[in-house]
Amino acid sequence: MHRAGALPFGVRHMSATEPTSPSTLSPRAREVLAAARELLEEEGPDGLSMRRLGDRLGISAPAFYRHFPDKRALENTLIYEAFWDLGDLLLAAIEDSDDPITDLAAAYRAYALEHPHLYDLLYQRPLDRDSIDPAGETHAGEAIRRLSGNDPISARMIWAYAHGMIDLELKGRFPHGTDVTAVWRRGIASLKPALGL
Amino acid sequence: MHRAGALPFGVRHMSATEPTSPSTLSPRAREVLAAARELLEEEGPDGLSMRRLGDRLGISAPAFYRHFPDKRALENTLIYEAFWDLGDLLLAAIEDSDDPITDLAAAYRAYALEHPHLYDLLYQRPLDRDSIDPAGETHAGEAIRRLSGNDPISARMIWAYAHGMIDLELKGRFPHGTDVTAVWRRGIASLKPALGL
DNA sequence: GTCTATATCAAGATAGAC
DNA sequence: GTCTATCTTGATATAGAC
Repeated sequence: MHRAGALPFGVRHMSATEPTSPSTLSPRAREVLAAARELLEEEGPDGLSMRRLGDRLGISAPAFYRHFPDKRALENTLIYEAFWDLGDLLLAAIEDSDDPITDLAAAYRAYALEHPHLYDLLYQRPLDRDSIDPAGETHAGEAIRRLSGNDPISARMIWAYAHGMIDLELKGRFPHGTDVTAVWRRGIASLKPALGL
Repeated sequence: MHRAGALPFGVRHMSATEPTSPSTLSPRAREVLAAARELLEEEGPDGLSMRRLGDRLGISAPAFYRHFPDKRALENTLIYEAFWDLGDLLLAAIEDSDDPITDLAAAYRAYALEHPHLYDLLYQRPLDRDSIDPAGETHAGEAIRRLSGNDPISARMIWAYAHGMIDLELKGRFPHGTDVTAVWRRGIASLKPALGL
């Protein structure tokens, strides 16, 4: 299998002025990637097959391999970019906020509910850390690190709560009629003091 | 660890005096189930195929279908029994405890770390609630309901935190060197007051 | 960059004999 | 309760022509 160094296909963000558009992908590869993301978001992880991807693009399945070495490279690129997008949203949420932890939590939940299958992709398997640029993950965690004053214990505590809430909600684990927002509120209120907020 | 009641095909357990040992499975089906659980725990969800299950039992793959109607029924039985076992452990953990919420958290984490693939099975997909007796889930939640004084908001808050911690740990998401126990401690300490503890 | 044809593999599940 | 033989489906991926 072809490996483009430490990065999935050399995907790396190069510019400080355009952090959300990192790419060394060819234009055609970007189209393939966009179609893959649509397919994933519409049909879930099982819908993301080479055949279906080809169908969506109007090409045959094998043509995919001219653009990515294999399926994993495609998924890794999706993961990297999703982390980056999420990081942008979370940073925007806390900027100039009067209640940054609440707004952070709301933004996190909103992203997950809008992109449930993409969120799943981020967490369903161990990260392929040999092939995914860690900058995506790092960027995703930036907002919570800032709020926690760089205290890693508290940052991970709030991350775990948020992730647990999302996972239970996305997987339909809360009983019908649960006021999920109320659970969020109480959890955030309880965890806030540990962040010094 | 006890042998929990099976509920493979919509049959409910009837006895209030022996809730943890009801079974309508034939002895042979129980052997199949035990082998399936071993296989799952040793090799993960992808290892649980009919062929491999047959190999482990020394029978052919199709022979399985004399004992369960299909793979999903087998998985549902595994899920039901895992919930039941977990519920037993959690109830035992809080009984006569001086610090029940801490002991509950420790027991939950211990179960997940000892049976990571089984834990995954419990949460990786939407529950097939049409085919799984809800008694298992209910039993699993009994301890936390007691601790929270039947306040569902607080119970779900603590559940989400615990699940999030487990999921991040099992999936290797915490950076190398993270003191996971310290994160647990701080989270539990922060959430405790909301439970009135 | 895309095609057709194909290799390879493995999955869940059924039929019917014993 | 188990067997052999088989069906059906669908996955990732490669070869080689255009």
